[in-house]
Amino acid sequence: MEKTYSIQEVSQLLQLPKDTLRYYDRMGIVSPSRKENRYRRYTKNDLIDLMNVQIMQYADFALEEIKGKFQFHRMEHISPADCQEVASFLDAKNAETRQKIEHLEKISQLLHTAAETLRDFNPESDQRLAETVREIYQSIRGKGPVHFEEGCNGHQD
Amino acid sequence: MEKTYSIQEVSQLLQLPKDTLRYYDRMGIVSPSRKENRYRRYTKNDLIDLMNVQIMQYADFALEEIKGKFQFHRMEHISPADCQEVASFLDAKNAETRQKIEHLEKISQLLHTAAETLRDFNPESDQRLAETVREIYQSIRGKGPVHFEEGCNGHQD
DNA sequence: AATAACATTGGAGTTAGCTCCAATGTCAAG
DNA sequence: CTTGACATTGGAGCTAACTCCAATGTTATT
Repeated sequence: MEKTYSIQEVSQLLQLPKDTLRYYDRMGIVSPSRKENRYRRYTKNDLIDLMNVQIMQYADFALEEIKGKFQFHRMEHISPADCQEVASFLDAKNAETRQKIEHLEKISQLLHTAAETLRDFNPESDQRLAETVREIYQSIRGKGPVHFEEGCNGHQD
Repeated sequence: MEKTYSIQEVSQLLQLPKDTLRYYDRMGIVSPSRKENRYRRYTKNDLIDLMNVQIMQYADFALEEIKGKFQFHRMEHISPADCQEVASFLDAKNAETRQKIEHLEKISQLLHTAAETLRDFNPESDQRLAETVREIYQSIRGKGPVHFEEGCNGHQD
C-alpha cells in the first residue's frame, strides 16, 4: 500500500488551505479517494496533481483549463496525439503570455514617463507621455478616433 | 456655458457601457453634475477623467486606487508636493509591473520548455523543464522545501 | 465516557467590476 | 396626447477562486 496523506498534511506540505483542497475536490480538479469513514486520503499522484495545479495557477491558467490536462504521470501509455494536443494548448497559452508581457511593457513605459514628467516637467517628456498615452488609448478602443480633446495629464494648461 | 454630453454620447464616444458609467458615478470614480431633471451631464473634464480611468485600468490599477488621483487638469495650481506624491505612487506601480513582467517571463519560458519537451522528448529539455518548475515552485511557496517526490510532468517513468 | 482534535457537508459570503432588470420619470415628434 | 427613445433608481445576479460557518461525524487520548 502506498503512503497517503490526510488533508491537513497536504495542506501543510503544499501550503494550501484545507478549504481550498476541498474546493478543488468539489470542482473535480483533484479528487482524492476516501477511506470508509469518508475522510480524504491523498496519494503521491494527487500531490503531484496539486503541485501541477499550483504551477498552472502561477502561469495564469484558469482552474477550468487545468481540469484533466497534465496528468501524464497517471497514464500508462502516452499517445503522441495527446502530447501534440497539449503542446498546442501550451503554445497558445504562451502566445497569450507574450501578449500580456508586451502589454505590461507598455504600461511600464507609461508609468516611467508619467513619473518623469511629474518630477521634472519638460516638453520632451510631456510629448513622449502624450504619445504613449495615445498609443495605448488606441489599442484600448479598437479604433474609432477620439476627436475631441485628448489631453490626459493636464499639463496643457 | 461649456459643452456637455449625455450618458449615451459619452458611452459612444468612449466605448464604455452606460451601466459602467453609472457604476463609476455610484463609486465616486467619475461623478458628473446633473440637470434639474436628474439627468447626468458630462463635461469635458469628466471625459478626461474617464479616459484617464481607462488608461489606468489598462495599467492594472484598481478603481479604488484611481479614485481622486490624476485630476491635475482640474487644479489651478499644481503643488510640487502633490507631484512628488503621485510620482512615488507611479514608481511603486512600475516596480510592481516590472515584477509581473518577470513573473510572466518565467511562465513563458515554462510554457515553451514544456511544449518542447512534449513535442520531442529528450533528457536536456526534460532537465530544463524540471529546473524551471523547481524555480517557480520555490518562488510560489516562499520557502520550506518539498522533500517528497517533485516530478511534475510525469516523464520520469 | 468525556474531551479535544481532527474530519465531513451544504450553503452562504467575499471581492472587483461590471451587467442586467423592472419600475418609473422625462422629453421630443407627430 | 400618445408613442418611442431616452433617462433615473435600487437591487439582484454574474464570474472566479476562494473563504467561512454551523451542524455533525470520527478518531485518539485521557
